[in-house]
Amino acid sequence: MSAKDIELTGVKEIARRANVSIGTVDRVIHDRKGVSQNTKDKVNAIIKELDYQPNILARRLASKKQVVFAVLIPKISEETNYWEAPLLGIDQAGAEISPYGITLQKYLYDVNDKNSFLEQIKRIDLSLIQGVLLAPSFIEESEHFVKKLEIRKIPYVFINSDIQGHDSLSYFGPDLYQSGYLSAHLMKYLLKKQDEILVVNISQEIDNQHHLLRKEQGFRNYFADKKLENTILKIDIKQTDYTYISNSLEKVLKNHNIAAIFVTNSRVSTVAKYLAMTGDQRRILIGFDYTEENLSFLKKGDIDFLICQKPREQGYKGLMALYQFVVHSKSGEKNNFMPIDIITSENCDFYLN
Amino acid sequence: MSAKDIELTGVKEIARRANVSIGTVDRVIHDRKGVSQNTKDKVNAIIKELDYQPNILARRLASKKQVVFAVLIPKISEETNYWEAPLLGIDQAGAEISPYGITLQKYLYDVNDKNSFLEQIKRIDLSLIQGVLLAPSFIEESEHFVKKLEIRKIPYVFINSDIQGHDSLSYFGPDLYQSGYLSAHLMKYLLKKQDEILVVNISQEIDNQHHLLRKEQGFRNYFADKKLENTILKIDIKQTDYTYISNSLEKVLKNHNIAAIFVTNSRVSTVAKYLAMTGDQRRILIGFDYTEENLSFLKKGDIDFLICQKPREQGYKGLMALYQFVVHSKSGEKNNFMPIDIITSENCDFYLN
DNA sequence: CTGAAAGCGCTTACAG
DNA sequence: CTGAAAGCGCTTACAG
Repeated sequence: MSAKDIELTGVKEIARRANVSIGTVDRVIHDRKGVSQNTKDKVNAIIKELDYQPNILARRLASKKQVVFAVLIPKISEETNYWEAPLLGIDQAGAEISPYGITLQKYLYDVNDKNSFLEQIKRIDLSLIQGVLLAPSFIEESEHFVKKLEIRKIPYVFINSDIQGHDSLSYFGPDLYQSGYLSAHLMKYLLKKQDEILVVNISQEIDNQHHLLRKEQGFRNYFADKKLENTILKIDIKQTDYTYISNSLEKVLKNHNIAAIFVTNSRVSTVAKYLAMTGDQRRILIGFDYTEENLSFLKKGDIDFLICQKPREQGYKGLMALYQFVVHSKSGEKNNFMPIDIITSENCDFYLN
Repeated sequence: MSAKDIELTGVKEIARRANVSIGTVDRVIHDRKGVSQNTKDKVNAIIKELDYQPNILARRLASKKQVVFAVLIPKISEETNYWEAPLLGIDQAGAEISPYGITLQKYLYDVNDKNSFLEQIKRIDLSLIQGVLLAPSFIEESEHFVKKLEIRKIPYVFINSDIQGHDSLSYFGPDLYQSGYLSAHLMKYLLKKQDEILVVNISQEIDNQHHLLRKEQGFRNYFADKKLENTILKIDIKQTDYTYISNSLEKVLKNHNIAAIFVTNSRVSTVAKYLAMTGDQRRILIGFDYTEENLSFLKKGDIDFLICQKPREQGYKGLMALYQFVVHSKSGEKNNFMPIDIITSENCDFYLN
């Protein structure tokens, strides 16, 4: 065996076998133009034969290429720190992939203000961006935006809520229907046959109603599927200040004998507050999200169960999916529904969202 | 500004500023001998001033060093596929860090056979190993083994269960007491004041009893803490075949009016099978672990709740902790308790363990 | 105790 | 259409 026969690694070995330079091998690997079909075939055959896997470390080291992702999600509001968690996940993923030349640009909008959403979109310079991670809180406006992305062939990933019928790379978020269904399942354990139930939707934004209605639907369908005969009442509360909410609650609770309450979003803390203040502890209360406010009521026993959907993980996995696709051309599942976690006063300290 | 003043990056810039060669900089960074205190101080000062962060990609590319970790966990048995999950997590972590030169050696033992544990330990050549990830199922034997590791200064991480009083790098696994406590909390919702409860421990191995007793203790203490007055009965079943178990169950259930059953491990499926066969569906049943068997009973409604502790994540995070410590000298928390997940027939399909 | 050189497996101009 | 060379930020012998 002469020295020439020694097995090299990677592009060098491919080049040696194909009798071309490593520059040419590189061109073939990246499908760059300027290679004759003949040598292209030859090189590709060898790549296949060797089952060549590029060394990603060397690739990154040698390449000066930078990749920029835009992140478009709500900012943390005074009302709720919910969006802290997705951001945490995004930053974590960002730190992990930054050695590979990925930079993040964050555009945080006010979830209660459609205009701030539009303003943030305006600030994004699409010519500098290789991918977008977004929470499409405002449906129409989001649709308009992603159409522009599609024209420029910029891939994007939805988190937290989905918009159907678009060419998103993927979705990471809850299966809303099923989380309502689960809530009903939990509630069933705690009810007697004749107990009355109250469903409470609290939201200023009509846009978000889709969200809530889907959960309500799941909740109701459970009772229908299981042929349970409990009466289900419902109120929609379209103001989010405490006075308004407590007045609304007072009215229903006075006139009905409600044994359990299901709040379709994180505002469950307001309902808990009302019940706590009126000394009303008999009622079962189930709601959503691992926010500070909710946690304190959970621990005091005013909230029985919280349903959570791994907000941190939505951000983390969403960004990772974008990275995998843009940098490694790998695409995973389109729909990625988060686990539906049940949080109680006894396991909440162990929850890592 | 002359050409000499141009800012370089990394070791080159440090070398330039310190007026030494990059070889010397490398020696200082890795604290290798053969550098005068004087230049060492000079270089270190500059490293600090620049807040130098080594490029880990370049480091790995240049270094031929290989790191080997031994993994010592139970193999999947016919009785339960529980250990499939931790192994999955370990393999996932292994794949992620293999570009950085990490290799795994797996040593799988039979959890029902102490000798197979000892045999696997014998197969490990400690002189070739830079770290160990282990599930210390057999306490005494594990203690003996980790003492040997400590003498050789080989770091190790426990998963699934912990042994106190040793110098492990960290532990990833359940807080057993708290998971029993949570089970009681769930059960409380489903009980009436006068209902009787049955605790069932099923296990051949005395060694595992610590495990189970800790959960039982948490379970009992919940009822004590909350001053609940339900009677709690208990049986220890020391054979794991179905006939034996069903006979044992039959005896208690016949003589008592049991409303709810708490099984302290994954054998809950056997109890479910018995209840299903006898057409006994009124009783609440809570147990542990996301195994195939358990899942099928959960979906059919024979099991009400399963408590799970992210077995995949235990393996994943345990190996990652070892990697962070050995390769990057970073150590995290010593005790890492997994989330205590509540699985029902409605959220089980979304569970990612 | 210190330095100069080669090399890890790629990419990137540049030259032809 | 193709090749030869330089370089990414490190580590590793080797020489002195």
